[in-house]
Amino acid sequence: MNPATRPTEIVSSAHDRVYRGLRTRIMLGQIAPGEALTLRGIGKEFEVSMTPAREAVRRLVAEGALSMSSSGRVQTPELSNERIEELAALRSLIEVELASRALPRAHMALIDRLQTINGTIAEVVRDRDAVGYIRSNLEFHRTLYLRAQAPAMLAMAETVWLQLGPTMRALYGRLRRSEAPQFHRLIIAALKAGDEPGLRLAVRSDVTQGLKMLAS
Amino acid sequence: MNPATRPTEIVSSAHDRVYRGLRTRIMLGQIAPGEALTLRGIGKEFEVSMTPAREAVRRLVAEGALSMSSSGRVQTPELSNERIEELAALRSLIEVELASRALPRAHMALIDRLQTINGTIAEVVRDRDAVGYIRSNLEFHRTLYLRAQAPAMLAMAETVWLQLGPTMRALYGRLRRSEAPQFHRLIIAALKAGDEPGLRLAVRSDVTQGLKMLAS
DNA sequence: ATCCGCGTAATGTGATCACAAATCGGGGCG
DNA sequence: CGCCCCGATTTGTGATCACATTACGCGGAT
Repeated sequence: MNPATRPTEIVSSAHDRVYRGLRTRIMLGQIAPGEALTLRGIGKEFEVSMTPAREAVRRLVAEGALSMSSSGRVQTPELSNERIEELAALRSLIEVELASRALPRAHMALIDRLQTINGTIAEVVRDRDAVGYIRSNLEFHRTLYLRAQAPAMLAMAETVWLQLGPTMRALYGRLRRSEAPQFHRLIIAALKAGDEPGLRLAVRSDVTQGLKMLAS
Repeated sequence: MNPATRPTEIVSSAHDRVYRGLRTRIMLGQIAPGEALTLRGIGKEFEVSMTPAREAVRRLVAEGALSMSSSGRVQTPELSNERIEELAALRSLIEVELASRALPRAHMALIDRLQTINGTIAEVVRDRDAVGYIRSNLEFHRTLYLRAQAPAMLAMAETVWLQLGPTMRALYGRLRRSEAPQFHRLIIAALKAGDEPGLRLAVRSDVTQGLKMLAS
């Protein structure tokens, strides 16, 4: 609390801890759409003052992960159907490109890793663990896209995930599925075969699939 | 994230004035790549304390418009060639989609407006006014994309412009051109004809054209 | 019972301060 | 003459505070 009393640990700055904490919580859908947050509440939870809390919140607002009313009140955004469609289209555009760039760099170790993650997904789906599902699903995509060696594109994709986080939870909550995602298997098959058109189609399908039914 | 999505703000708060001031300056390339900024300096310039200056800077860092060293020092980023290529690819992906969505909504008034802006571009090019060129060029694109009715996509595109701002200036400074951009005329022609493939190609060419020679 | 006001509590904003770390300068040593 | 070290200054960070504004709940009037 008091800077003088805090031990001199090698620790990332306060606002960064707050930022990362809130970010993963939002991206994993652990905050419901429309839920309100207060600076003092955040500061209390992370044991910091208002200043780092405000900076973390401002950053998340800039990234579209939180929305801010004209009075400065902050909450997770409730997305309109039009906005969801836009974000899904953006995911499709960017992630298809990322997958395409990752394809020539994909080797067996990567495919093995993807299959392992897919196994984890099957487990959490069986357990009806929505947060675990979102986490594993994002890990699957991120693992693939990291091979593209395109940090700016990956950052853009993650920003889109962030904006979709709260509604994603709502989606997978109502989704009655019991099997591992079929499109992930198609992605892996296309990677193995070096089939770029097939990969692009599989990624686009995987990205679009779930979000379509949210617009109903 | 961008002014279009921000709710109606009656009075601009201090940090917002600082943010917008720095943002347009960066996007127009009025700050050289690698130029350093200090919080106290910014605060003094905008006649505010460090607090709003810090918030504005943090927001711009989150958007990739500024880079921050581990010690917290802030400066405009010096982009590597790989990153420039990535950002150009992102511009191409997003803006082609925006243009495509704007096409069915484009009517004569819009085309007239675009032609007027193109005339302005011809003027500033004749005067060797780099900042004026960037401003008019962005206005051309934004005017077209606003018709797409896709605020999330437009925000993404503007974020990419922001990241390219400082290097854009360097590019157009060394570019020895004296005529209005040819691809803008192709865009307008495709809009008039309702030719979607032609429009997509023209936008992609316009976006890629300039940035390619920066990677030399 | 419902709706409207009003007062209190809560919240965001911005300024200021203390502190630690980094940066830059000059002076001394090799 | 060049390099390194050390001190002063600059700079970012985070806490605290005062203030304006907003949201909320309680009470009364219709």
